[in-house]
This record gives sequence, structure tokens and C-alpha cells, in this order.
Amino acid sequence: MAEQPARAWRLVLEHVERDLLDGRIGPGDRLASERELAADLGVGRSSVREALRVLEVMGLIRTATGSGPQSGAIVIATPNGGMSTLLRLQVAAQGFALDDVVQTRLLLEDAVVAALATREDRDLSAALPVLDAMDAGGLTSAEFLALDAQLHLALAESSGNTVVAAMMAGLRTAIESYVQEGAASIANWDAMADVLRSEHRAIVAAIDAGDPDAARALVRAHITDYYTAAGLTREVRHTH
Amino acid sequence: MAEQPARAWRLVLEHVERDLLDGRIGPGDRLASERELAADLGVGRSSVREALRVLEVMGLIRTATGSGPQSGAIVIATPNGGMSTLLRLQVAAQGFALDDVVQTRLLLEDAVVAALATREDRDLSAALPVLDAMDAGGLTSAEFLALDAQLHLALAESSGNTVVAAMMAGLRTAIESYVQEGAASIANWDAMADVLRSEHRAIVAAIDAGDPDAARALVRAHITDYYTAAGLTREVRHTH
DNA sequence: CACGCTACTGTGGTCAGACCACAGGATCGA
DNA sequence: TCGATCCTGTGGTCTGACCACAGTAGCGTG
Repeated sequence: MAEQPARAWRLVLEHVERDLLDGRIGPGDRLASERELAADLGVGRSSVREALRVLEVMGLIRTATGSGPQSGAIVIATPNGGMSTLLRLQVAAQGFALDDVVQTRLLLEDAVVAALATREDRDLSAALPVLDAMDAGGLTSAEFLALDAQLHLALAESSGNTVVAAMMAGLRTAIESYVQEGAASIANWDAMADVLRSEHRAIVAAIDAGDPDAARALVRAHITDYYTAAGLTREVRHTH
Repeated sequence: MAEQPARAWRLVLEHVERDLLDGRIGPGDRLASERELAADLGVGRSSVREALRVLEVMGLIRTATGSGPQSGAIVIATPNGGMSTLLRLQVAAQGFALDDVVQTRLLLEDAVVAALATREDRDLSAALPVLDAMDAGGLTSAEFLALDAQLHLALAESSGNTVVAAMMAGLRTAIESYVQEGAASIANWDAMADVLRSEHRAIVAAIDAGDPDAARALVRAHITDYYTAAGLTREVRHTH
């Protein structure tokens, strides 16, 4: 490993990470103030701010002005935002190919519904209201897609794996703008929406029936078909 | 969506992202200098630096001092580092449970070897030398684990999906310190290393034979067994 | 003309200090 | 007692100033 030149902001980052790891601070706790951290670590306040900015974007802390117990930098550990930002930027910078993002989403969705269908104590109560909300007429494609995202995320979170849920949320966000564009290119949106609705119902039914293989196949077809219609996939890649 | 108060550094981040998205800049290109960006966007240089710091940690740019074409902030789009940092910090802040990380890794490894075994044009040339290197005697557990990480990453990259490869690298990094600790708790390390070696060979053989189901089962057992021996997995997933 | 040294320029990295808006607590007054 | 006011500490931002560094242009020398 090449020795990194000791950069001041990295010092701060490592200090906070160490405090986290050693349990000195945890979710809900306040970090020391920027000025205090700067003094403690012997760096400038601007360097502290650069480190805190990183932590904020990654979803580890939230900052608030003013005084009182709710002000300052507070550890929150909400991964979805950071994952979304990371994946979105990497796609923008061509670090990630669009197709790989889609394939990965497929992979995770696949696993999520299969896991849900297998579990005895599955709880779809978070997904059902969204399913109903999508039945409302007069939804624009953007509104429909927002609900669709909400549904898939609800399923992921129901599966109980926060890492997978965060990754799926991130993957979704990363290609959101492309999906929006793709929706515009679909000639008969209302018909497509109807197809999506029934596919959703079928997926949930398969999960509810405890049939993982059916759920897998349905969700795979659901996503693949839609992306193909929206012109987001080049070829079907064999992954199974 | 709640309107965010316009923060200066966010302005910079969005500006760069827009340039990326619109193709005005891409991998290999230089960003405008910090002072120039500050002047163009009407913000202070410190705000520009906060945004660039985020981009750097996320693996979007690399910065270098000095002058010439290699200096300044250059778009690189290497996602592994950012993914690793994000996952590692989230685990540290308890945003991600250790078990979820392990389960997700299992999921991805599973898919990787199955995809590799299915592909006609699979290329394991990156993995084989690592396999041989692991046969060397006298490796410490840390050295062995480093090679192990390299092997799994090589397989992921061979599968061709950069997103999955980055995620696996990140997941691995996130739990690296725990894995190191776990290795110390294994009584007979040499015996364990021998088991791991033969499991690796078996996995690669299954891939080479084009047997995705066998590869899946082998890699799953490989990882599960090791984590169990290292005390990193709970026996049963309690969701309550 | 060729070569080597030097000074210059522009880059990121860092720090110090200043000001602002803000939110909560402390204080003081009616 | 209760209300309005002031005070304090917070993050957010900007400015200006250095530094180390690396490439380049220029100059001087042979």
C-alpha cells in the first residue's frame, strides 16, 4: 500500500471513524463542534469542514445551525442517500455502465422477492398501500414511476436486509433520469401502466403464496420488459 | 421533495454533475481550477473545495498539485474506493448490520460465479495466478486474506459487471477489520488455509466446467463456513 | 547552436480570521 | 409569573494569505 501523504481532512475523517468504531459516538450523538475538532486535531476549520462534508454526503451525519441539542453535526447513519449519490455520480462519470446497473438491479430484486417468498414471517404491509395507490387513475408517468420506486423499495426493506435495500434505492436513483426519459418514449403509457400494475399484483401474489421461483421469474420479466420497452437495455444477458 | 436551502458546495456538486451528464467533461479530462470554478459559480473557494473533496472520496476525481496536464482535478471514475469508504463508514456507524453485509456478499458472489460458469467467453486468467500465489507456504493470515480478497475481486471483475465488482470490493472492505479479528480466533490457521485453498480450486473448477449450480453451492458453502468459523455470522436470522 | 540552470507561473493544500443567520437558553423586566 | 430581550454557540460562507510542488519558458553559458 502506498503511503498517503497525510492530508489534514483525512486525519479528521479517520478520527471520526475511529470514534465510531470504538463506540465513543453512535447514532443520535453529536460530534464535537467544528472549531473544537479543529483545535483538538491541530488542523484548520476548513479541513474539518471538508471531512464533515464527506460524512454528510455519505449519510453519516446531518448538520444543523443554531444552538441546542439538535444543532451541530449529529450521527444519523442513513445509507440510502449516500449510496444514491455515489451510484448516480459514477454513472454520470461513466464509471458504471448503464447496463451493469440494470443487471445488478435485476440481480438484487430477484434475490429480494425470492427471500420474501421463502420467509415464514414475511410482512408485506408496507407494500400493499403503495400497490393500491398505483391504481389511481390520471397518474402521470413521473408520479407512477415514483410509486413504482416506492413499491420496489418497500419490498426490499421488507426483506430485512438494509444493505440490499440501500443498494437498490441507489441503483434506482442512478438511472432515474434515464427511466424518466424512457417513459416519454413509450407510445401508449396508460396501457403500459396497466401492464405494470398487473405485474406488480402478480409478483406480490407469488410472494404471498410462498413461491420463490415464480416470484423470481415474474420480477425478472417485469423489469426486463419495462427496460426494453423504455429502450434502456441492449441485450438480454444470461445470468441464470 | 423538500426544497433544500441552496448551499454553495451543493451548487458546485450539481454543476460538475451536469457537466458530466452533458458530456462536457469525461474520464481523463481536467476540471476547471478551484479558483476558476469559484469565480464562475460565484462562491468561495472553500465551498468549491468541499464539493471536490466529496467527488474525490467518491472516486470521481483525483487531484494533484503542481502544474502541467497531470495537475489539478482529473476525472477518473474509479468506483471501488468510494464504495468501500461508504460501506465501511456505514458499518462503523451502525447504519449497516454486519450480518446484512455478509448476506449481501453471499448474494453477489453467488451471482458472479453462476454468471461466469454460464458465459461462453469466460476468462479466468486474472484469477489463476492468485490461486497459485495462495499455495505459497508461510503466508500469514493477513497475507492469505489479502490474496483471498484479490481472488474474489478478480472473479467479480471477470464477470464483466463493474457495479457488482465494486459492490463486492466495498462489502469486503467494510468487514475487513472484523475478518482480520476473526482469523485470529481460528485455532488451526494452516488447516483452515488448506481448506480454503481446496475450496477455491473447486469453485474455479466448477466455473471452468460450466456448472453454475455447483459453483453457486460451492461458493456459498465456502463463504458461509469461513464466516461461521470466524464467528461472524449469527446462526439464524432473527428479524425481530 | 545546444544544453543546463533558473525563475516564473499556476496548481492544490492549508490555515486564520471575519461575518452572517439561526436557534436555544439565560436574563431581565413588567 | 410570564413575556420580551439579549447572549452564546452553532454551522455556512467568503476572503486573503501562505506553502509545496511541477511543469515551462527563458536565459545564460558553453
